[in-house]
Amino acid sequence: MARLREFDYEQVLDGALQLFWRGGYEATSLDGLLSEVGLSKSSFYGAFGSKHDMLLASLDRYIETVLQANIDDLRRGSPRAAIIRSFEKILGFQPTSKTCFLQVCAIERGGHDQLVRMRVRRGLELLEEAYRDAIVRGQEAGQFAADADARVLSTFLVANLYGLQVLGRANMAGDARKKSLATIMKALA
Amino acid sequence: MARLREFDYEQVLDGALQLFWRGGYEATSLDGLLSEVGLSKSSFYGAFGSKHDMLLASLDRYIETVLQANIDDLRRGSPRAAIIRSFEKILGFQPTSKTCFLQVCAIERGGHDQLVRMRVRRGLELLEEAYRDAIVRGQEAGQFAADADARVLSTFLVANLYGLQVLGRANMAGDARKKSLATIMKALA
DNA sequence: CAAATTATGGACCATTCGGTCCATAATAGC
DNA sequence: GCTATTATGGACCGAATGGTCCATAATTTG
Repeated sequence: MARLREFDYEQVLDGALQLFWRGGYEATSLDGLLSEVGLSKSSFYGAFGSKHDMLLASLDRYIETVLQANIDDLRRGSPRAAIIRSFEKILGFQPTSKTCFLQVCAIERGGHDQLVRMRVRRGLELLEEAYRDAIVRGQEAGQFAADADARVLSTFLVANLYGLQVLGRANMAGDARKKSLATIMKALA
Repeated sequence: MARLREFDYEQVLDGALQLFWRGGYEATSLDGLLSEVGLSKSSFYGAFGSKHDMLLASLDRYIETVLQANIDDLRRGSPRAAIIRSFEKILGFQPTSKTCFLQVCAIERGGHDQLVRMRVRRGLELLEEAYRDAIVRGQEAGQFAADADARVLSTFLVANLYGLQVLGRANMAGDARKKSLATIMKALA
């Protein structure tokens, strides 16, 4: 019934996500974004609505791809090993590396952008639930203290995960940062 | 030998800090900032150099006032009580409240702005040292495990402090967040 | 093939961006 | 009071901002 779009919607969305992720929302110009992904303004506004709409779509996309992959990985193998694996991934990041996109959005826009805040919270909750599952399974397997509140421990893990990313972003205390994983795991047992 | 400036340098700097703190660097326009603090462009460029220079000055100012006050408070009273106090301050924050300015700068600019990253790291190190002092004093007083590496524990505390701020920014898990303080303190003992 | 519908390229828009410049005002030392 | 020096207000700048509009191209349905 009409002309077909010539670009791949998800491919463009992934490109936008990368740019917002690296540079943040405000610092990423629409013109720059469009030339990067090779899209005209008409096509962009026709398909995505606005820059802010695209941020929200990028955030959703991040949750259902990148974050979901991390969540899936938390279900693989021994709960204890999976948790350690998830932290080692973060700890191996280079100084100026990207932090989780949820964190970028939470800090840049969480204070005044309710639509962003709702999505960030949903993403964090999904991650927290995945950690909680891992902890419960670990408790059942005798890896962690069975009398502890799994909800509190999973929130504790998420907080540590994001806190370590902040320290990493500032290139701070690389050695102590890596050693803190032992402290974190000890708190579970 | 020349005309005197009519504005208070530190007062303007504090005003700029508040705006960068709330809104971030990119989203804070220079014109808006100047009208907010009531300063002309000439005076601004004469005294501060550029928007970016003012960000750096704001960051320095933050460290030597706000952060330093937090550090000073860590030295008051029982080490254990002081640490708990510092976390309760963060945990009492409202959903959309400000997070530490160091974190705002680390996330928005830490990835590509070396001058900012250096300052953020210095601030985080000062805070980490203050926690380390508190832990050492607590160890000497028998409040914490004496055989633990104070450096690792203090880094662990800083990570938790910033991680909890991220969760707070997203208005996530208020109850579990507050309960996690017990888990954190347990890791010290 | 015709009509209806959607996609595309790019010109165009007002506004805002950070920053410069200059004429004028105010102050200190002589 | 004169001179040197700095501060101030505001006009001005080119570039960039997010967003709109329209003529044209491509496609499906009838």
